[in-house]
Order: sequence, then structure tokens, then C-alpha cells
Amino acid sequence: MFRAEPERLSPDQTVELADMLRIMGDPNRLGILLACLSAEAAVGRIAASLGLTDSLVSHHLRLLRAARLVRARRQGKQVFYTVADAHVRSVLSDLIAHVREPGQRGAE
Amino acid sequence: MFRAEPERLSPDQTVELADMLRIMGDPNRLGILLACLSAEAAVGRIAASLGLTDSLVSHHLRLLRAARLVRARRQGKQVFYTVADAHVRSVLSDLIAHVREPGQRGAE
DNA sequence: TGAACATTGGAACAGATGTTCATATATCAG
DNA sequence: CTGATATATGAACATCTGTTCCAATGTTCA
Repeated sequence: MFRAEPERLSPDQTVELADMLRIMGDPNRLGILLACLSAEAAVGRIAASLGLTDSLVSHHLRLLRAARLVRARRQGKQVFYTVADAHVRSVLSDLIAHVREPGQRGAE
Repeated sequence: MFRAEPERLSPDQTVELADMLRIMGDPNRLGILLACLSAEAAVGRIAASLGLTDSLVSHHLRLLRAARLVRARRQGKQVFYTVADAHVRSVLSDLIAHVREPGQRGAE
């Protein structure tokens, strides 16, 4: 039985993952993601909660949508966004958990 | 008993996490990180394995070092790099695991 | 229909970012 | 010391990216 090193990814997978990380790697965009992680949130509401303009949030949401990190659902005038699926939700939860952990630094 | 929503991060924590994600969100840099995830790797070896110039890898390693994502250890002429700590290693492992999972997309 | 609201889209701009090239530093062998 | 190897650094450049502003679209209600 021969198991490949669990850390290695194919170049394609690496690019794919990097792409996801790059999209999440903007403070406003990450804030937007977190704002619609646990429940649906309308664009205007997200913008207000983060102190951003509706336009800016919409622009970011387009990128998040293109990256399949969020999904949109229209209801009347408003469009509600949610983190796309359990996969993304799980990744975000893991990251949050790690940020919350005590910053156990080894030897400097 | 009142539990805060587990998804919410403080603005500072959000910026901190976004910073980490941004640094990881470049394909070459992510490749470098993965290259020194399971074991130490010298700059030249990383560069060769990824098909990049030593200079470019060194530049990226400086960013990774500044973000405390990797640590350096000098041994003779060579400098060996490793993922900084168990924290970062765990985050990367989680991400890898998720990328490897079947792409269970919900309804489009 | 028209007005009001919510979201989207495009153009434009400043600033950040990845890469290359050339040069500098560090370590070791002779 | 000199030369060779390994890594780091700095400047320059083209490209990408986040943001703002304004116009356009779509939706609801009178």
C-alpha cells in the first residue's frame, strides 16, 4: 500500500485553491462572506452592517458569485445572498476557529 | 446560557484573517507553502520543484516570513524553510482536505 | 403610468502586486 | 585571499485590483 503525501496538490488544484483564497483575502470581501455565512442577507443590509456603499458590496458580491462562494436569491426588490454550500461554509468555519484559537507561537 | 454567533469575527480579526488568506492566495506562494509543509525545503529546491527562479521564490518567501507563515533555518549555504507552526499547518491541511473532497455542488 | 427603492453595471483612477533583472550578501572550498 | 554556490535585496515595470461616481436596470406600490 502506497499513500501519496497528503500535502501535495496538483498544479490545477493549487491554482484552484489559490483562487479561492485570493477572493477571500480581501477584508471587505471576507466581511461580506461572514455577513452571509449563518443566514441570508440582503445587499443593503450587508453594506450597512459593514459601513460600505451598496455599490461596493455589489461589486464584491459579483466576484464572490463568479467564484461560486455565494449564491443569490431574489425576493421582491431585495437580493439575498448566502454562502454557496456546505463546503465553503465548512472552510470558513475552520478558518474562524483557527483565528479564535490562542496564538500559540512556538519559539520566535 | 448565551452563545455568540460562531461566525462573527471582530473587525481586527477579520483583517488579520484576510491578510493571511491574501498571502496564501497566490498560486506560486501557495505552491511554496505546500512545498515546505511536510518537511523543510531549501530555497533552490523549492524553486526547482515549481519551475520558478530562485529570486522569485526568495521574494515570496520574504512575504511568507513577514506574515509568519513560514520559518527559516540556515544550514551552511542553504536556508531551509518550513510552515511556521501547527496552527498554519492545520489550516493548510484543512484546505487541502476540502479541495480534495468531491465537488458537491448544490442546486446551481 | 410614474415615483421610490434596491441592485447592478461601466468607466476611470490611484494604489497595490507579481515578476524580471541586476546586484549584493553569506557561506564554504582551495 | 579567490572563486563558486546559495540566498537575499532593490529598482523598475506592466498588470491587476479595490474603490468611487454615475447611469441603468428591475421591482413594488400608488
